[in-house]
Amino acid sequence: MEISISEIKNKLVEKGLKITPQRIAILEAIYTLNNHPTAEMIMAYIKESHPSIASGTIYKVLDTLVENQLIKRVKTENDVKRFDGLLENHHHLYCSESDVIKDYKNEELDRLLTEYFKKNRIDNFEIEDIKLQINGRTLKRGRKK
Amino acid sequence: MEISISEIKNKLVEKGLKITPQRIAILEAIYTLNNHPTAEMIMAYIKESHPSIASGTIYKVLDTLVENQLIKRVKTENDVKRFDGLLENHHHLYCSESDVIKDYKNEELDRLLTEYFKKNRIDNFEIEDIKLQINGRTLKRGRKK
DNA sequence: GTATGTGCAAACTTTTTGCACTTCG
DNA sequence: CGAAGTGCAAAAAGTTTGCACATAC
Repeated sequence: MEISISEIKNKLVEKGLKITPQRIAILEAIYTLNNHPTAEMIMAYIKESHPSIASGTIYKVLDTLVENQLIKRVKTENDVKRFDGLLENHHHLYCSESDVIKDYKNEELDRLLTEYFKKNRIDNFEIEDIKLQINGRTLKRGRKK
Repeated sequence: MEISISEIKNKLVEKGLKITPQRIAILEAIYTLNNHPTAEMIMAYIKESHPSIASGTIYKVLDTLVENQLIKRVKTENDVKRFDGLLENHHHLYCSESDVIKDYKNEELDRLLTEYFKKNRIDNFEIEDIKLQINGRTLKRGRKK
């Protein structure tokens, strides 16, 4: 997920957030570590370029970014927070063995789901978005697409 | 989710687990509190009938039950564990406002998904199961189906 | 009787909080 | 300059662990 510092700054400005080195570093970390990182992974990554950042700050910034919809929280069955910098609608492949989460995007699938739920409204529920949790195992060999 | 003590005992026996009052109470709590309870909710519920149960025991029993596939862990974006006593394939409605998780079952939808993934294999990934996270808001009024 | 499960309390991990200080605009 | 953000360290929340005792079979 390639992104430049100035694009990151733009994103912050668009949301009316102040630009700080910590926020830039955290967003950059999430885009670089595109493996749906935990707060801890973000911290470890940033500490190299930015050794004085406090873990409290990381959590506060992450909260701010989620509130302002610059990133999203990922649902997991582990009790640690993980974050996603990809905002477009997409689904997740969960590997039960390795805790790896990968993205899966497909328009046909999304069309299928949209049509289905157009026909089959759910009583007393207003859908905001629908994501697939595709649970399984990543295979060791074979060529990556 | 109606279930009798003897059915609960059967489930434990089938998995080769010893029958203990704590395990029975915890399974019963999960079936009764069918709102995908946290360990804490289970504890609170059980404490009434069973005031001496230890929280460590609750966690240990929950682990055992998950390992033996008598219950499942639910994916959430909160950092607390939640559990599900419904084992058949089903989907979840997540209400972002209230933290309520409801079940959603539909065969047509499952058929649609199965067909889609039969046609569209994912490289280097072996699917075990697919669940929808249907995110949105429960509406206040209207009749419950 | 023996393997297994439970209670308890201490420890651990992850996240949150409050407040003085700093920085952005 | 003032509002907003950060660092720090302490505390909270949630979960795990080890071990002595109790229980199921």
